[in-house]
Amino acid sequence: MYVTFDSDLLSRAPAIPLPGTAASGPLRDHQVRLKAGQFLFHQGDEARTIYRVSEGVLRLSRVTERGHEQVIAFGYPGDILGLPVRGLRNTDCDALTPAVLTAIPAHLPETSSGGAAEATFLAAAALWEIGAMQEHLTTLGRTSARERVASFLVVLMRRVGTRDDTGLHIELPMSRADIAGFLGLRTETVSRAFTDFRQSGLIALPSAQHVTVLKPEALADVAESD
Amino acid sequence: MYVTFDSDLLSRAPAIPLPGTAASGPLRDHQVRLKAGQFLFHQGDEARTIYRVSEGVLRLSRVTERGHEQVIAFGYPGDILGLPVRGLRNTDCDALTPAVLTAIPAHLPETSSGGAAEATFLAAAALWEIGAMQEHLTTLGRTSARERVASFLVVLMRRVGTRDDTGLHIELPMSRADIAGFLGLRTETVSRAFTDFRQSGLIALPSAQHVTVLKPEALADVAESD
DNA sequence: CGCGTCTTTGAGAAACATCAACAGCGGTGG
DNA sequence: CCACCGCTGTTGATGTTTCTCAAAGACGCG
Repeated sequence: MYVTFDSDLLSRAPAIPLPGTAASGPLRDHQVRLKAGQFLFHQGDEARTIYRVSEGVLRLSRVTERGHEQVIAFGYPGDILGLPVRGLRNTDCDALTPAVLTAIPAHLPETSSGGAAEATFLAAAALWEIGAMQEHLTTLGRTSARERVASFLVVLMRRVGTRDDTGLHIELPMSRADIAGFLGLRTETVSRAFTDFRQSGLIALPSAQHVTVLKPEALADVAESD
Repeated sequence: MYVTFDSDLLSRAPAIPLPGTAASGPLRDHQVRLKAGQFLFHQGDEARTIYRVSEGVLRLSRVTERGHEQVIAFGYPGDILGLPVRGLRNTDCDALTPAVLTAIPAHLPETSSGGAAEATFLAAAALWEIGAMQEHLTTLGRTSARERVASFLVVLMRRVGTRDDTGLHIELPMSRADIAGFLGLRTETVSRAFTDFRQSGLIALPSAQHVTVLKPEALADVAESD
């Protein structure tokens, strides 16, 4: 008796409890505030803490030798960011909107002693991240641009979509170039996919950063079609 | 000692020590042997242990609704397989060659108490895996088929390539379809990339499963060109 | 040796990238 | 408050790449 992964992985916000210091007082002291465009860390920085997003949206990216930017992930509230690989940040991270984050100590103890709660938390967060990345890999494995864009929208719709009397809304704080970099496409192709969905009646685009999903099921069909 | 690792991620075999039960006796009891084609686990299985590959090559894959197979990773000796997501296997895993694996207990304790060594090990393995997956994401973000195939060959070359007096050899126990599924391409496209490299003098193909790298630097250049 | 499977090759169609120009929007300064 | 300017996003036309469909060759296995 288990649920299909797709659905569960998409709503991961409150899944991982913070390390067992719940009684140690408010975490205000460890909060970080970022303005849009500010960097939280850079690739190669030494990593002693990780972050949980409280508010805002962040972008994790890597830059190849020739300057091509690959977007690894977007960080939404509830997400854990900055998991260290060999003790170092593995990506750049900057804020797409004003953001508030909670810093969590997360250095792996050299000895196996001590920090059991931390290690457990780290492991849980990392395993969660792996699941999300595998989902993303599956998305990138799909060859069609429309499928990738539709999949992207469906994920956002389920995670951060808001429904009111006018429809199901998604805000897109990232640029088309960011979306393209995330999906392995070009900005023009992403734009054309949006236009295609709009002309097909699947979505409306009140503005470039605001998507109204008119036919969620149809959009999901596009995303999951072979 | 010939290899120069661009990234430490490529030589991850001996990086993560087993949990702190080194004195608890030989691990023979926990070894698993698989024949080629046998499954180690399936997506959705409950996961109480993880595995470290001792010998052989395994394939981790997921199957979409419509039967399209996405290969998530290949498991080579030293790799950790089967990290649980929400306590369940997130992929299928089957052996491409006869394989020997060591089972490692790795259930995250519900309470934060106990299993500090296990949690630390799990966290280290998971973080390592994240780094590897981010590398792969960067590869998939590249648009060109030849770049992806070249990148794939370079990674294998550095991890499992063997040099003798006749050249630098790579065995490919996986099919072209597996490689295609891993890189988000079609088998024909993968085959054409191999042919292209062969005609360009970068590699030789004594058989479909045996690659001899003639110009490693040139191949790496193809892999990392924008 | 025959057979099925995997790989390679070919020709054609479709998709995406590229190059280029325009529109829309927000911000700035007059 | 409005005009201007720059940036992002959109649209169009063209070229390249890859996918698709098809068939022949190579290889391993019984």
